[in-house]
Amino acid sequence: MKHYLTKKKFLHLLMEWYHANKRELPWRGEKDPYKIWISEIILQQTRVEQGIPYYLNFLKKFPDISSLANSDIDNVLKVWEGLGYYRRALYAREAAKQMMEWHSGKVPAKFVELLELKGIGEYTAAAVASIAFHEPVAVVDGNVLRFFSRLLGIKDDISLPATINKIRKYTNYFLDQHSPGEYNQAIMEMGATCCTPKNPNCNLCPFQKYCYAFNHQKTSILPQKTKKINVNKRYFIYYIIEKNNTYYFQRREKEDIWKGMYEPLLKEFKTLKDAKRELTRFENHVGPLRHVLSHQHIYAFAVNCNIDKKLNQKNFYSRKQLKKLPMPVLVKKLLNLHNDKKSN
DNA sequence: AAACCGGGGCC
DNA sequence: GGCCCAGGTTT
Repeated sequence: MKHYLTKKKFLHLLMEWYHANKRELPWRGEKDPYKIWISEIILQQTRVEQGIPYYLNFLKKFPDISSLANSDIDNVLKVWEGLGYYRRALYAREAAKQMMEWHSGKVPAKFVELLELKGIGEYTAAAVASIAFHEPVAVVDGNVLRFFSRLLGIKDDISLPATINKIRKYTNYFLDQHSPGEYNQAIMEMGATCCTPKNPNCNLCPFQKYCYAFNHQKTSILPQKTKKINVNKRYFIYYIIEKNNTYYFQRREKEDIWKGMYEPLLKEFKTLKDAKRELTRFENHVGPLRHVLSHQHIYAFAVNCNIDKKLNQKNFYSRKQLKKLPMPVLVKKLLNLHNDKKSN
């Protein structure tokens, strides 16, 4: 091999690049394991720029483990509102309780202990153990998979566990035993800002001459990912029920999207035709509002409704109370449309 | 192993 | 419209 990359050379190139190019982020240099843990939960499947304001706000509302462990579920979800993957917030609250019970109110220091906690998998356990407690374990996230698959020319499907384990071995080989947290953050920063999914900045990359993908013009086809998602279409009609200046809202309890979030009375239809037939029963409506999720396209309508149906009285909320309820982004958008129409 | 869980940014 | 994001849990 013409350009052989020793571990020493690899670490020198990586850390020199990192110290010159890293972004200043709120959790950089953070020592508090709680804050480091929260940052990692928020950043799961979430872009750093999108997560930052949520990180700051979450810590303002829940500054330590006990405040989160003793929190009201609605309040936690409210802070998470708009970020998506709402289970993360519920799991974090559960994990805080587990820390109170099992670890005397502290974030456990070991990878294997962290792994036992709700919402903490291989990635987050390694991130917290290495960044907060300097345990020498390498993280494997989307950035790490992309960086190594290109650098080393790994053509296996990166969504397969076998491929993830393969790349884990490589990144663990290169891991800086003395500053594993810095090493992990440096690789992720490479993937996020230099070795990007599309149009990577190879001209600025310190590994260019060692990189398989660059040297074989394969940056656009690596990493390989064969899995494709299929999108479901769903049709929602929300019934806006008002009574004495209060509004009927209910909590989503089923195993479905937005569990724990609040919404008006909902009926779901299998086809657009069925939904439109239902709409003919009402004088007017708003929608369809098309809402795109990763695996679902939702077409939502809202109608005014005065029904005699026996509805639980405690599910009627004043406008002031509504502001405290966590709601899906779609519901908030639809309510805005509905209110705009009424005021015209 | 595959399905499910959100919303936003980029191309 | 498709892809990806400092992934994890459930089936």
